[in-house]
Amino acid sequence: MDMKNPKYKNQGIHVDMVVFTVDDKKIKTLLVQRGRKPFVGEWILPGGAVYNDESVDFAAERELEEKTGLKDLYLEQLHTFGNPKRDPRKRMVSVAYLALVDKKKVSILQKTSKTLDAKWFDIKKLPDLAFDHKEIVRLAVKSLRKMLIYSNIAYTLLPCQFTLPELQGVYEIILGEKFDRRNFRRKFLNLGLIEATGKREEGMANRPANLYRFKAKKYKAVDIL
Amino acid sequence: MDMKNPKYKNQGIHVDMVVFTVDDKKIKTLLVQRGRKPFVGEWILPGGAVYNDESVDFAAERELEEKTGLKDLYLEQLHTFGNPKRDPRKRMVSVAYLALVDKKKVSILQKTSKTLDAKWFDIKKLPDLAFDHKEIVRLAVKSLRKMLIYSNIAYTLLPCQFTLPELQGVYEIILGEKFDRRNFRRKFLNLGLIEATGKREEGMANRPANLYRFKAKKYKAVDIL
DNA sequence: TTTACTATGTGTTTGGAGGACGCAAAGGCT
DNA sequence: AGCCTTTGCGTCCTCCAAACACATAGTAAA
Repeated sequence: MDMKNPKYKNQGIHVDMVVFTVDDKKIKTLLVQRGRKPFVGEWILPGGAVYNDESVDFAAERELEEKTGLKDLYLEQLHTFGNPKRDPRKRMVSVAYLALVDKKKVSILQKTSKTLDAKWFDIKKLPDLAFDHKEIVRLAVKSLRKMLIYSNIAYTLLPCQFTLPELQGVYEIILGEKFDRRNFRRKFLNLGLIEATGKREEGMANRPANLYRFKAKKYKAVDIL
Repeated sequence: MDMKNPKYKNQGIHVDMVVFTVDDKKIKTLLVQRGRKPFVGEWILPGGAVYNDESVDFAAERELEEKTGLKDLYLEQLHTFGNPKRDPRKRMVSVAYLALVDKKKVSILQKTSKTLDAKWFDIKKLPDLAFDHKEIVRLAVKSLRKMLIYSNIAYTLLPCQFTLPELQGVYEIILGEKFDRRNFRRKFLNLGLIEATGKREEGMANRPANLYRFKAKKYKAVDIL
């Protein structure tokens, strides 16, 4: 391969992260306000350029922490966006990642020199996004719905201990449909993914719900519905 | 972004295609024999560098036709491989694609100046592959199995008209398990994905099977099993 | 303390889909 | 005409999931 060939020259690799959480009965995603040209002040997905000495996966973790302060969260490659015009500066391919966090980490947001601001947005009320980031978010939402149905990744969106109604809420909010409490409970318990902790909720106005935890906090392909 | 920064300089974007077909009761994939350094003479996946003025998806189509002569086949992005050491020459990220063809196109293989040879291999008897291409094939097989279960992509692996035993064969070969003829038939017909053509097989030694076709030759998410 | 209210936890019924399997039909071959 | 092979069709039976009624555990108000 001729590395000086202008057909290939000056290509760049980028990562962009779509971070989702479920909070306040909404799916929310994390956006940062861009601090440099082009598109200064516009909202974009957190992300950045991949260094030559790191893997793309690692770059995703690093950039996410640098731009938002979030670390140690579930991260999975989503899709690579390769339209030649997607970045006005140069030929830039973006590897998009889907990240999931439970809402207790929502408050850990850190402004950096590279971004003007970072904020959670209801995905139904997104502002205009620069580049092709709106398209990336759309695909991420699709993927999130599939993952919820075909795996146990709900564990990433809930605290260590949670109630069955909370779990059901996550499913209802993301999939946008209601389920029967009793059938949902039976189905999920039969799947064997979660177990009772023996403890119960405290300080509730009504009957306290039992607390459960996921047996394994690791991705597992399972048909939920 | 500083385009001269050595952290980002000299990055390259590549596409690699895993082409599958089902033939002779085996899953086969197409490999080409490399014509240049490094790894001259070794078997690799068909692929090549992405040009600056084309989308990554388009590059996949173009490279596949250039390297093998195959065109107009089902092509889907699989995963992006971004280990910094995966190519000894430079920082090269590879976007891997999964391609599917029906066996009638197996014979259309074209040697080019860029490759010494092109050949179909039983995936259970692959030679050593250069780069990280073995890993790519492994992931592609996994993905193929999932796709077969959760969508109608079987249509890409069969001719326009096919028999139910042929269809069942595709499933059995790829998934590696036997199904009951009568249950498979009932399930697939109930799915409504295929319809009878009214014609039958000809020149068979036994009872000729009815010919079917897929109603829509377009990807559709459906739970098959 | 008694009652009302609300959300959680448990049981029952019922219908449909899928797995196991028997048998008939349509060819070619001897 | 019989035999063999493969395809096509129907039945039984079990299990799972949707639909629904009722009991339980807490707070809040009378």
